[in-house]
Amino acid sequence: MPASTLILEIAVPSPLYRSFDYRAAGAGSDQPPEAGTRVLVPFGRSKVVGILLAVKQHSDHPAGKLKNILEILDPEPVLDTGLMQLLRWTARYYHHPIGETLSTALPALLRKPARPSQRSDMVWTLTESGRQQAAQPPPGAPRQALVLQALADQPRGLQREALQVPLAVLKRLQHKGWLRQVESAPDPDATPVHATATRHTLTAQQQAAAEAVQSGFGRFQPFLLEGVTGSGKTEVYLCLIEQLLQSGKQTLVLVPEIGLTPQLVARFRQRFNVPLAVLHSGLNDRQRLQAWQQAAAGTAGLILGTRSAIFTPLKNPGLIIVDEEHDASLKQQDGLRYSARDLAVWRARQLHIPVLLGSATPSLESLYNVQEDRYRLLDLPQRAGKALAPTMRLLDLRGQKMRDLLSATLLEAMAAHLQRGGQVLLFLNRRGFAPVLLCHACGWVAECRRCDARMTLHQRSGELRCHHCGSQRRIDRHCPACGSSELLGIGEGTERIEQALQQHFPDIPVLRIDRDTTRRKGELEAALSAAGSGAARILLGTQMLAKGHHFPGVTLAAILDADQGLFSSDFRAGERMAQMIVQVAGRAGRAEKPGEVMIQTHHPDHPLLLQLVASGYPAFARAALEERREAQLPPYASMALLRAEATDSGHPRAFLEAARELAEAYQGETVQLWGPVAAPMERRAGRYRAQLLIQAQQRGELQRLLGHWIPLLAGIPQVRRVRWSIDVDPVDLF
DNA sequence: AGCACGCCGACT
DNA sequence: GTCGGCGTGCTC
Repeated sequence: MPASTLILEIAVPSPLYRSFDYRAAGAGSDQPPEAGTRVLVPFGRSKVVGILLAVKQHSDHPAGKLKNILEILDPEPVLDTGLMQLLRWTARYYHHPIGETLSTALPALLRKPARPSQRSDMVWTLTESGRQQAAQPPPGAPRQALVLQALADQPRGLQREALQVPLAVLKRLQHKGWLRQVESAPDPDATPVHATATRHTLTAQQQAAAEAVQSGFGRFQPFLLEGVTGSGKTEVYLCLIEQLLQSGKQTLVLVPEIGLTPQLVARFRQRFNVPLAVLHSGLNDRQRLQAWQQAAAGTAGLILGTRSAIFTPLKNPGLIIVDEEHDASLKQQDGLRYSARDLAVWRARQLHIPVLLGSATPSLESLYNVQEDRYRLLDLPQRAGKALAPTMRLLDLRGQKMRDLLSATLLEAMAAHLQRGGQVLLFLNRRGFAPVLLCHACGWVAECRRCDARMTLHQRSGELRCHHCGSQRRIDRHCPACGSSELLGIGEGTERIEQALQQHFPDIPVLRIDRDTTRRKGELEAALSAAGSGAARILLGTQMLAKGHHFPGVTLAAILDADQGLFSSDFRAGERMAQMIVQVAGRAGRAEKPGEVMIQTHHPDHPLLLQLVASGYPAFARAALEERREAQLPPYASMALLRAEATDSGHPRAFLEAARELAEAYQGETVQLWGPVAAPMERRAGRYRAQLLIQAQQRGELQRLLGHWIPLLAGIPQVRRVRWSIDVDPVDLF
């Protein structure tokens, strides 16, 4: 056989658990392409972009049925050897099709055959007359007004996608001469910023932590940096990054979704005199590709992004940092369900570099790895500077006369702190006005038509909204069941608390920060800056408020309702609850003002709360880990969850029953199957959901089962009637 | 997943 | 007589 008839093994973007062989068409005397190169191939009746996995001499597929490739799309592989290994491992471990795995790792522009052109994108900006119009927007055209306002403080312009209005609206404004379309200016994220790198002095503890990691440069070593809030973890990161930059090495920093704020980016940019590649959600495809290319070329010394950034190519890798490593958003919740934290450790091992996992409230998984001597613990037990640790106090709500989740004790404390010039932060993980709309006459409650869930009352917008599927409708004025007009909002959400606060403290500016008040671009930034500057005195919000932001003026933080989550059936609920409380508590007393933390509960005797308040998170976590060991739950066991959903209620169960039968054939002694059972909220967005849990004492045992089993699922007769997915190491069991 | 092929019902 | 329903099978 002549040497030119090489076989190319190609991963094709399809949900199939295998690759496809092609003939390398007259590649002439050229070298065959390398693995990781994109190739255009005919597939079925269409053409797709595949990734070359390997060059072979023989194919098991009948030679006559092999097709030729159409085109080699890259002169160099877009995925280097290391990334290819990482992704092949990822596909195997998470049991996801190789083609889709590779495809999710690539920037969107590289998934298409078109060579990305150098032309920049078009954005919309205001004309001079448009700028004048923005001051008094035209009445009766709310969307046009919105566009004018949004663009008023965006001199670089915005894309239509960012404005979130139909193209027609923009065309109308263009016709009026208020808007024009221009080429977007280069992204400032991509250009070096020259700032004076101020030398920061580290505390002795920060110094020790930094030195420990530094001494591990150049070889694989995972570190867990357990630093109480305010202990200055970021300062340690910055110090390490700086050293690596000086030796020409890159650092990859992964942060949770909500943690990647302009505040954080500004802090990094201010500190370093190098191009940053920031992979935030606001980037368009071209900017994303650009960041990827800068990382691959080594021109970006620092790559900062959320979980998908773990797949960024690195020319000169020096260190991977995973900040807030306990955060659930580091685990992808659809498609390829990978844990960016776990992949970071894998990739660091492969690259022979250290990986630093940081958190004030480490995951039990990471603490377990410390216990097993796999990770090295770096402790930052004290707050940096003169800041004092806040005192935590449980407020017993039982029998208290109160309205709107504000107990008398809390109101008094708030008044005292406000009087002394402090800011107050209130945390309630429930947005909207009230979680239930009830008919006082007959007991009817407003339910979602597509989910097994109640509608949340949003009073200000006059709507009922389902927080699970996003559907919304006008608030009923009369009960659809009995016609009564006595419809009551039962329970409290942030919107109601905001209203109550304005009544209790009429002269104090209250700022509510949740998904409803920060929906549009720039609103979160504005709110955070109002909170940080002290312009707002009472900060009220959901998780958004609790994660990662610095509010040095806050002296009192309160958790309005600690009861939800105490009695959940998810074995991780306690851990999450404790993390949430500690994160909120961390907002208080960061500067030199002593902080106070109040936790309102109807269960002041609950062991979780008692232990957390008495001994703090480290003691709580170690006790919780011991409980996991006794119950043989993760991290002392491995789990995977097979989910199925369909519009017909019987199909998911039938599919999972069949799947279970198949699994039983391969089931080792230590593998257990639980289910199938209906998901706790069985119907969501009109689809019925069920799940089957697989648990094993040994990771290898679980993997062996999955390896045999998953490929068989495609052969189950009901497979075409359901949508199914496998979740290895699930973080949300329900 | 797409996409075609392939046999059985209500319509121009 | 067709348009079209979704069952079945394939993709190098």
